[in-house]
Amino acid sequence: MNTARVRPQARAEGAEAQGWDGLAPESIAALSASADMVQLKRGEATTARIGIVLSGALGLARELADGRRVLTALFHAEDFFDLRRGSRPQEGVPTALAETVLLAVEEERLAECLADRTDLAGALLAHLGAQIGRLQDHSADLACKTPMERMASALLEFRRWPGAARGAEGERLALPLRRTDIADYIGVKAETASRVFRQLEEEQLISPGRRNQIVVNDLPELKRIASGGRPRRSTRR
Amino acid sequence: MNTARVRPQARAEGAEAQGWDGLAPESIAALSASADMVQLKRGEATTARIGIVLSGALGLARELADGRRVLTALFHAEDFFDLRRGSRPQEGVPTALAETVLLAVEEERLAECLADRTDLAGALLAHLGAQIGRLQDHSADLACKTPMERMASALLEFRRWPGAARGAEGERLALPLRRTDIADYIGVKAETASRVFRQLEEEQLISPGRRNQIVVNDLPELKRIASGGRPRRSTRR
DNA sequence: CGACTTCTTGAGGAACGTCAACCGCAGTGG
DNA sequence: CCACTGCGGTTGACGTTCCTCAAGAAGTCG
Repeated sequence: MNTARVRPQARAEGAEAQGWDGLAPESIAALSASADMVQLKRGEATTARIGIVLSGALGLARELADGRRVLTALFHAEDFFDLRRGSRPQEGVPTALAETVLLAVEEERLAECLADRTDLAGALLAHLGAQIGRLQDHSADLACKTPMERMASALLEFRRWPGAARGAEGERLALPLRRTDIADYIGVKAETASRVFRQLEEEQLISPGRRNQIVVNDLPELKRIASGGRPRRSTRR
Repeated sequence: MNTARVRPQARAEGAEAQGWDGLAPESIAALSASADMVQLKRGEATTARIGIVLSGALGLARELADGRRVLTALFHAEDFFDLRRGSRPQEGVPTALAETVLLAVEEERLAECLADRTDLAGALLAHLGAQIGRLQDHSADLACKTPMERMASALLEFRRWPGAARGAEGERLALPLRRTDIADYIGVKAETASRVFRQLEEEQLISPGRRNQIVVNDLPELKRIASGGRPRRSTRR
């Protein structure tokens, strides 16, 4: 693992953009002051259990005994993650899904900051709450939706990632992810994901952008699909 | 909704048993002092967004446009829940799955307590962290496991619920849940859940207890199944 | 250009959802 | 006491879907 001690300056404005509102700049500084910056190439895992993703994408990967792979969570730039769990049998391995930079926060340091600054606790609680919300949405997707519906739902989630831009043709999503990763995240095989993409393109709901990009053409219909609103011919799922 | 202002005394010891360690008794008292006690019958929803379940079981229910039902989370006695989300499109409805009693905590009150008492923030963070862990486990189950594996995993989760007792025949789980609810939670149809139960019983891994109880006979094998360790004949999932 | 990975397309079959019928049980009313 | 009703759960038959396997296409890097 490459580590370099740095003082990240780009945090403040990015942090305020999403989920870090109401947090005093000093608190952000306090938290990130003694953090290690870690650079990861795709596929590399990190031992950091607490941190903030600065760029790229981090996935919590699990592998079952027979090789089935799952991504139980995706973290994008500006996301805070805390993987400390109370004696979970098996927790995921934080793995870079692209070139990724993150700030690894030390556990003791976080505890200190929390004791010192009450606004930080509130912000972290809010952030974890949002994460729980995403996980619940995701569980709902996985529990009973068709691959198409799951994909629509995932695309809607990706709209919240930084780098999404509204353009003339629609909304351009920047996805530092392989299609395999998307498939592992929504719980289908890569082949199925590919077929779903093709179908969405045939229906003009999305169109392929350049590398690692997807253009959303028909947002309302995508939302309708994601919420199960489209009459399904399907009997399964 | 029935509400009655009470001073719950049974909290302290129960709270310390699971996930509330390290929390000063005064903090618990402070949090629950001005809480409303709510009693719910099965099927009733509550408007409370923050609270602690005292007895029974609470499920976060969602319904898709065409009637598919999901339970995205289950809360048992001693669980703290916080359903405030940052502008989620659709969040679940907290619904009682049995006769349920809960403490509804007011939002402002929680904020006050957090500002006053730093240990509370830490405890809540830990609790939310544990909840995230459960949700991730659950996502992994839903993403790629067979109904049998999901059921095994769910049973292992239910072992952590209060009321589970080790006996001569095995481990007796107390489940204030209908089978339909279990099915909705693990993302299969009730019929499939029924078939899985039968198969587990035929293999002597579990045996039917009395009403709302399940006896686990072969824990190691159940764990093996849950982690995908059993050679599957299945091609799907 | 070749070696490699990622993605796509096709064919085939098992699994799980759908639908329907049935059982046991609890509550209700006569 | 019995008939009726409704709910939760079980069992069976059937069909669609999505996984598996395999091969090819497309993109990436040397």
